[in-house]
Amino acid sequence: MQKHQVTIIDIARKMGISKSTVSRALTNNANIKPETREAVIRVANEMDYQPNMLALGLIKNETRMLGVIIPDIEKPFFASIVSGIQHAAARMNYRIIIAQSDESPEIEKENIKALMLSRVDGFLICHTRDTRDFEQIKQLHSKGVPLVSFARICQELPIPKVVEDDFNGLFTTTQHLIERGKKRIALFAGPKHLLASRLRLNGYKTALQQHNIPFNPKLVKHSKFLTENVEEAMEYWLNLPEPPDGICTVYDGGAIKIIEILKRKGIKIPEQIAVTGFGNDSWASIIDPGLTTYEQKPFEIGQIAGKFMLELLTKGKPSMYSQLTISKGSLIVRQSS
Amino acid sequence: MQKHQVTIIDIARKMGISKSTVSRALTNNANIKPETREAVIRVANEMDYQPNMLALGLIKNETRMLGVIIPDIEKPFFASIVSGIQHAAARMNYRIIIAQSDESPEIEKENIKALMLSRVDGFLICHTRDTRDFEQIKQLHSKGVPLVSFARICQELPIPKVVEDDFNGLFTTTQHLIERGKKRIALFAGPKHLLASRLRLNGYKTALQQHNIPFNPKLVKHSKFLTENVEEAMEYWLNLPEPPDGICTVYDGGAIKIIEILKRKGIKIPEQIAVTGFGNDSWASIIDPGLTTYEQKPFEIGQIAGKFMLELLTKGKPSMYSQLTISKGSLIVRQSS
DNA sequence: GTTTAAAATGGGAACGGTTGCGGGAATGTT
DNA sequence: AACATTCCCGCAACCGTTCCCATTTTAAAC
Repeated sequence: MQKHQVTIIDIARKMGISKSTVSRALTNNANIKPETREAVIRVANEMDYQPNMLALGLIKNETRMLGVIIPDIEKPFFASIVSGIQHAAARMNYRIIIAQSDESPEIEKENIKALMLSRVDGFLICHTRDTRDFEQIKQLHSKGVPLVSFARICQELPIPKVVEDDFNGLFTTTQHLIERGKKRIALFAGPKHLLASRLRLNGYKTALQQHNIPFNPKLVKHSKFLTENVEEAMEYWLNLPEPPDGICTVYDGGAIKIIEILKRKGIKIPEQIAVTGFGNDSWASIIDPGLTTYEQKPFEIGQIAGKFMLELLTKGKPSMYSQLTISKGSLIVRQSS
Repeated sequence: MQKHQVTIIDIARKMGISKSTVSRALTNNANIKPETREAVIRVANEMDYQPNMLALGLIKNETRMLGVIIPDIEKPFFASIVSGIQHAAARMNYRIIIAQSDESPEIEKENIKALMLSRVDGFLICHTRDTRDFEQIKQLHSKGVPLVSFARICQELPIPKVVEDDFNGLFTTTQHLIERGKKRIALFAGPKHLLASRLRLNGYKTALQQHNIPFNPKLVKHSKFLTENVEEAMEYWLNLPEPPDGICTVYDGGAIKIIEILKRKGIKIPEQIAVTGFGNDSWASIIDPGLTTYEQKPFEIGQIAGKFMLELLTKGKPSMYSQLTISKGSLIVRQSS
């Protein structure tokens, strides 16, 4: 569409000098007479010259673009991460290309392929919930493509990884309920195969253990983050001879459903049953009762991931401590506990 | 970093043919012997050849990248729009580059400049709240750069624009309260200078007028979306000799604050004062009472904007109806009214 | 005024593809 | 067998830069 963009050759012709000289004047490293430089720069501005990054990229074999692959940007958690990455990248004059996998491993693969074709300088990836096959990303790694993994990471690869503190999150909320005097604390957990689920389960177990509370398998229900799962679990727990007096969940969305059910049944929160969440979603402070939850710092996760990528890009290798970085969250106590 | 990527020259050398032949075999338009084509394709696959989009872009003068500039991707409204754009773009094999202006007109300008340098094929822009100066974008337009404006649009430019239905939103919620029998309906409005604010105010006024309710300036308070603004307005309204019996707001966040204040004062919702929002934020259904609100369709807005951009890119001109597209929302009635 | 080194500039290859043009081989026609 | 036609393929230019190397200009030294 755009009418012929001004090139250094146009400038050179206009000034009656060679394009090499123009190039040198515009890049400030080579040796050139100061007056010439100034003259060229003036003409370049007059003609509204804009360097062609494509040509430059072709030579330097870089695009200053980073591929960011996430499951779903409409989830606030991911949106904040993306924001963090973008801010970190912008500071170093990198652009980010967003591709969503929609939680589909196939689309994830296609996205990686497409971004490889676009010759991005590196990838920041958060895998799908169902991604089991890491062959493709391993190939990228063996080709030497800079890679950073976050949130849902690929453990098998020696690349920088940034995750939220799953273990500590559930350890903290569970311990909090124990300190509130709760004895029979249930856990509404995530899918078994997810690393994050296992870590959170461990945090829960460890908290119990440290306070000499025996682990009761009946009080743990795995879920697929579905409303039905919540209902089934509550049905089951409330009909136990000794129902729980506290329920930890691994995501705020689950906690809110539980609170709804408890309110409907007239069970007092937190006196009879206390509830905790995970994530500090935007509405956690708005609902009644306010939800006690573990706040994550997704923006920070994004920033750290971005920082590692830039380290990879400049130094070639990230600092030693970068293999697995755990972003600490913090407990936010509200009326539900 | 990456070891030398395979080029068509490598393939040509290996097969003892010229790079032109390889190129022709790989792009399926030119005339070439079928056997040769197959052989080349086979070798290309064996060698894991990947075309270099930079070189291609240099020739075709296109990058298949779209620049998307938004104020803040952490806002769910914008995140959904971006998602819509991304999905639309992906379908046509375009990538999107995200840049956030953080509501700063200066950063917005810088972003546009940076993306111009990256030679994106087009821009999808949502301006800052404070963007008043559209010179830069007008220049882009006069250069022939494909442009689509959404949500916070530049009215002065003859380009496709996609917006939510501000007028209808407030018209609908106001009318809804009137139908609920409310007589003194207040409006918690946005900043006066914003187009969207004016449209929403008009929707409110028109609804009143159509039902023969006189417009009372005392019942309209402009805000800058700050909590203090809500408190001031409520303080003022509740101390009127005849306080309102219904309050429309122009964003859900304001409605929630109002509900909080009303609950604190023991005022019954909706019997004494009904409340409506705008946006259908994720927590609107969760709070107590559930918030009656006007649901926007940001994902759809993004998709439409993306579609227009692709039309611009392929046909050169978007269809006639594309000048201003208004994405209809719908009223969601809950317990707050 | 010459010589010599240093500084400034120009020429051209290279990056990785596409594409118009021309030529040689294969095929068809008389 | 001679000629026209078609079909493939190679050559070379081009896209907009950078950068090495050669060449010219300038300045300094004798």
